[in-house]
Amino acid sequence: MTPGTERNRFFEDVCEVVKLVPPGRVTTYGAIAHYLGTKGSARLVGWALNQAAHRSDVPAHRVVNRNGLLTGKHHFTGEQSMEARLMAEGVEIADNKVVHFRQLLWEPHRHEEHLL
DNA sequence: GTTTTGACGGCGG
DNA sequence: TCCGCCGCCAAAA
Repeated sequence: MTPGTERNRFFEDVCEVVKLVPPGRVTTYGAIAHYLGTKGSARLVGWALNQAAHRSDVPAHRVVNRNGLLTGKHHFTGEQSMEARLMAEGVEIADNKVVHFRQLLWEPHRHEEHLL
């Protein structure tokens, strides 16, 4: 049993939040960081996702940056690119960014009351 | 042990 | 609106 190190906790928390993102919607690194209470550490979310890159149960392709850009697409080495995965869910992609990003954005903190 | 890098974001100019 | 700097924290060099 791995010791309950906080970094591991953070890693797991990020995975859990990403799992909550509905298909066809996207969220951002910053939104996740904010939801976890580590507001200024959006980079750590990227770090955690990188660790989870090979976990099929974590839809990491639904996480984009604050501009809706697919900044992490280079890390999806699988057969299906990040772009393809999003398009398969009905998310429109143009010029490496999510079309109608503002509409498709799903923010954890905005749904926490709904979840609770 | 120190320095650089990175799937980011906010703020100032 | 576009550009650059700074802060954030962990991992890799």
